[in-house]
Amino acid sequence: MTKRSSSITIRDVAREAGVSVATVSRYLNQNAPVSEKLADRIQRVMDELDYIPQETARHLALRRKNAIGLLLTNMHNDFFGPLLAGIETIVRSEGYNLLVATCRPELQTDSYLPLGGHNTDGLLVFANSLGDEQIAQLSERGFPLVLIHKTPAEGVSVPFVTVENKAATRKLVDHLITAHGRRRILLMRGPEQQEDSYWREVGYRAALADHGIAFDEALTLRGSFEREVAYAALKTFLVDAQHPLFDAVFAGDDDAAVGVYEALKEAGLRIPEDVSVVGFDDSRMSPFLMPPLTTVRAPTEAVGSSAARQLFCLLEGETPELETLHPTDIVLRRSCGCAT
Amino acid sequence: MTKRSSSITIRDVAREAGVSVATVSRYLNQNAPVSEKLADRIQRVMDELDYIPQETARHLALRRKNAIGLLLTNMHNDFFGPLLAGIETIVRSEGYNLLVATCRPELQTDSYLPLGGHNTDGLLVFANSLGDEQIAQLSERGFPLVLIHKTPAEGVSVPFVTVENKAATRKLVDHLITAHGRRRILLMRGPEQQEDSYWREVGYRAALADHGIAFDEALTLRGSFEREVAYAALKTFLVDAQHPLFDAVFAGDDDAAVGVYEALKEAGLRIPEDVSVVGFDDSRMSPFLMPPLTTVRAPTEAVGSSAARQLFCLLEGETPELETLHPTDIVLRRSCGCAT
DNA sequence: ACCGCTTACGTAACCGGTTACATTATGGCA
DNA sequence: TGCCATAATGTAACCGGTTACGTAAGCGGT
Repeated sequence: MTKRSSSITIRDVAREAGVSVATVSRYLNQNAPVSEKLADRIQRVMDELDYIPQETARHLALRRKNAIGLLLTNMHNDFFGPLLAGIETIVRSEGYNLLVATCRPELQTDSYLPLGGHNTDGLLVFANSLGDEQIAQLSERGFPLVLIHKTPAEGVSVPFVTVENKAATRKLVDHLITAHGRRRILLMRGPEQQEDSYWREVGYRAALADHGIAFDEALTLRGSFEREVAYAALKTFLVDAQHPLFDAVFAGDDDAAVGVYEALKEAGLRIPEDVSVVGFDDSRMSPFLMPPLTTVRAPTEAVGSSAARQLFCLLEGETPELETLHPTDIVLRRSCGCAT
Repeated sequence: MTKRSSSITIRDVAREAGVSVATVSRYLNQNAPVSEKLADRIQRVMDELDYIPQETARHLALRRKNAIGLLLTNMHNDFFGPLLAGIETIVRSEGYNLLVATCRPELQTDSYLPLGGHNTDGLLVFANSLGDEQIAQLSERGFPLVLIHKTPAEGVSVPFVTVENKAATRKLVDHLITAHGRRRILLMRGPEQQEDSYWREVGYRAALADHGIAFDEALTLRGSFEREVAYAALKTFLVDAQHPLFDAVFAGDDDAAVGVYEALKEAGLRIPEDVSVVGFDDSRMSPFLMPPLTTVRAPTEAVGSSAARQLFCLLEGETPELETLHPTDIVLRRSCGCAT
């Protein structure tokens, strides 16, 4: 009772039970037969001593950490809740631990990674939390990796799971044009060099092209998929007297859309009467925003869980899906101009 | 290059550099002087061999895991984003890893904990992710623990950090009564046995008492701080023809408030004209809901970071604050009836 | 009675680091 | 010149598990 549990080892148990450490270990792992008589005795002694196997020792002996890591770019987006939930479910069901860290390669000088082979058996890498070179390096060393919302660079073969960006965005922008007669649609870009950003822009441009509308760089802002950034960007855009007029905003994602809402409201512009606003993700709150946000439904929790599943395929030597693309579709609410 | 990095040990480095493992270790940890000549040689060899120290071996030798754990009840609430962000910042700055898991003692039979002394050096325990007995047990063993949004049971001395619940709730409900003339205020309770639930109810009752309004059990629902649960509860409440009329809802938290919004709208009830709605937390989206949600501002990210800080106090042998109570205050928006 | 095979268990090496202690080299001082 | 304090390095035990290998007992078949 008063004994520090940390000091009780498998040898203590073995001694008290009058057996060898091997037998105790075998009993613990159930990986070799142990007679019932000894099993009982061992169990009794373990209870008595409050024995808890030290995982670290186990890890060292087995050369695995029983943990997988999740690298995120930040945590200030409601997008990450569902993602984490999806991942955690799978990870737990496999009996693994989940390490979480944020990381932005462009912000740090040294090559130190918070998560990697030194503390995990495999990594889930979200978007740009790692650079292409870092991914290639890990992959070359045979370290199990799966990418989330990012495709690997040319030549590196790493499973990835993401969502369909382009078609849905195109459809959404097309809706703005076709259904609501919008023609000057502001593009709120996502983070630089980010893949979702890229494909959403491609979809946006395609929709414009479909209707013979010229792409206008002046109608372009950097929203970074972050509410505050989007807010600030649009705010400065609006104070600039020279700015071209616009009648709609594709916000990049739902979080940025909220920043857009904020800036528009402060400028006295009504949504959707004066300007339509649309997002991407269909985060939990978007149906309840004022007005309800027209957006693209992305199955974020499913993305998380299938990414985790692919990683476990790798860990268990099965061959994973190299590419998992979750479908998306637009959901029309009031912010684009549709009736409730 | 083609060598598996996993097979390179400190002994390899030592041999190649013509020094002892002790010297390499000392150079790595900078905890004892190493001559410049050898240091250079060691560094060169490490670069050449792509040597990465195996953390698990280190953990075993040092008898610490260099990781802290966070136990959550679930991840489907926007509340957890800021909480995690606050924690992660501190954890990273201390050079530790962060393990995250969900856990509900009432839902599981065995006493197995996903996080504990076997894989972490200390634990952040959110609300009811652990039962009182489990907390007491861990605490007795001297395992570093800090509670979040929960106070320890009588007699167990564990640091905790939470927010002021009662006074703010009382003030908010008082506002409904005084400023908006509401008298039949529905109470959407939080999770059973949960402390925030309890104190918010106490605040609610106190406000009623202040105005001589009798507490009415019939005006009471279980919302569990979850949107879906709150929605379902209110939904069935509303179809029941016998139900007493009400003119306001204290939703328990912002997430539940959204569920309340949903159910009310479907019932054709206008917010705030027909019924006022108020929440708790001031989550990121609440200013942007339709209508903007009157609520209580709780510094969730600060709660996370100060909890983590207390835990590191424990780990480093300093004496932590036993009790950290973050102040809260009401923020008035339109859902209660106030003008924008 | 003897052989071979299976089953239950013990011994000791091993995983890859840290570190107490021993050892050697160096410099200051009487 | 001899002696001691000090600094730099090496040796080997240790952290707490797992497991290859060896051994003894039990059992069936001829």
